[in-house]
Amino acid sequence: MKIKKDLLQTPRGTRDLIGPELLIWKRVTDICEEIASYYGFEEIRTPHFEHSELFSASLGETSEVVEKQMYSFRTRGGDSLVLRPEATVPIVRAYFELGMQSLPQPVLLYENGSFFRHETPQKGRYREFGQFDLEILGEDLAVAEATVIRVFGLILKELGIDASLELNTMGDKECRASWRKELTSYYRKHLEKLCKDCKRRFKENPIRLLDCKEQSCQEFKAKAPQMLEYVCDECKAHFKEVLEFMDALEIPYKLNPSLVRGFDYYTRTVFEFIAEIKTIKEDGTEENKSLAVAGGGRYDYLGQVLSGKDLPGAGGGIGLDRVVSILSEGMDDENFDQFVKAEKPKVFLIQLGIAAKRKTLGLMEDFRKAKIPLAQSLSKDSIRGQLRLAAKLGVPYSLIMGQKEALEGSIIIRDMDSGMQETLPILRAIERLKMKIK
RNA sequence: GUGCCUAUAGUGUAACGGUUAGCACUAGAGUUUGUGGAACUCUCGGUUCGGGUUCAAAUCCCGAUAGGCACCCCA
Repeated sequence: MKIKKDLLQTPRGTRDLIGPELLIWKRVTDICEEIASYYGFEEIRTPHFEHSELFSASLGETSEVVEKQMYSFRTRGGDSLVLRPEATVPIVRAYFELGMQSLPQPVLLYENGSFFRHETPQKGRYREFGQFDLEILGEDLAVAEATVIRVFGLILKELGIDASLELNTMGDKECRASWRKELTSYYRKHLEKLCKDCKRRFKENPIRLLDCKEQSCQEFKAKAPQMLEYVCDECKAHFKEVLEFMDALEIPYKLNPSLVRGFDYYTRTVFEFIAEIKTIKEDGTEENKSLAVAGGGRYDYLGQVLSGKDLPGAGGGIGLDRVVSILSEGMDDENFDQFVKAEKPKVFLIQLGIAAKRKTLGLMEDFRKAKIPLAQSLSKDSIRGQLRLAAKLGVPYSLIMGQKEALEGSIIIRDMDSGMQETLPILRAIERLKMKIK
């Protein structure tokens, strides 16, 4: 019979996580959570879907994510919902909904979960992607973004990922607007000579003009008015404070005047951690590619937009898919074992015949309580096959129970290296094993 | 959303348009059934899907799907 293959395939841009990749993933999120908790962040889990307007109001009506990338659907009752495309907005929503204004400020939260965007999948970019997100709510001082950056930096370091920090400031409402005006009038003069993408950007989101990688646009980009020249005194002082934190914490950074982020809610500080990745092209040559592994910034107007109340805050996210893919590519078996700290079974339980099988199935619980990691075969009958499996797993000891042992309540401990065996009553065998595998 | 490249058992691969799609690894069974790692034997398992060209298609063409890369965007 022919199996219908498309039934057996995950939807585009999604995948099953299993095996070594999942072990790395879990370890990564463990490290994230461990460090974040230590620095005072509390976990929150927001729903996977929210009201559509929540995002369209906050991310910017014209942002790519809102326009084209949200998974939206209607409920039977007629509500318009979307799968969450990012974490900051739901967390700010939760802040107000749960009345976190009454907690000691600022409120530090982290969220680890899946987010959804309808994009063309690429390496490290999926339609369901994992992100570890940090938010500091109710703090307008530079210490907020400094802390977020600090913790991301520590996490990346702990993971062994070499990433460089890029910083920029986008100003506040007023100074950003005046800069944007300058930028627009500057680019208007050269509009004819720009690439077609830039012509589109000019109309839709002029700030993005600074992102262009087209060769022919570089000279315009270089001479374009820079945010830093237009930023108001308050914003400048704020940014300076952020940089002073970086210096004090000895976090190296690079100012990147063309670093702008996609969502409307960002104000003042924006940051990205960029990892350099070696990729091997088809012709065999190596190429260095830079990939943003974490990013975020300050969002002082988001609270106002969502609730009409002021709520300064800063936050950001680590892209887990990217981090995991970087880690698994640069990891050999030894590094892997060390990294994931997986507990390998130490003992293989062999049973021969139905009486022994019944007995050993009951015994499993005694071994679990004695904290002896145990492996076994559910279906193999021959001692040959079971020993073969035990050898493949590399366990130091096997336990063998046959008809005879099942009858007399004993069990054989076999040392897999030496081949030495001894027969002991079951309880004593458990004690003996506990000693041996320590 | 756009462009380019790719698609053969679970994995890695082979097959001038012409036998029964070959090989390795993995998996399963076994090599006188209560003793493993080696070796050997056997077995399961494949041309992504749908059209077309042809006497003949894994191979050529078109479309769909999926993957990779770049752009766009972004974590």
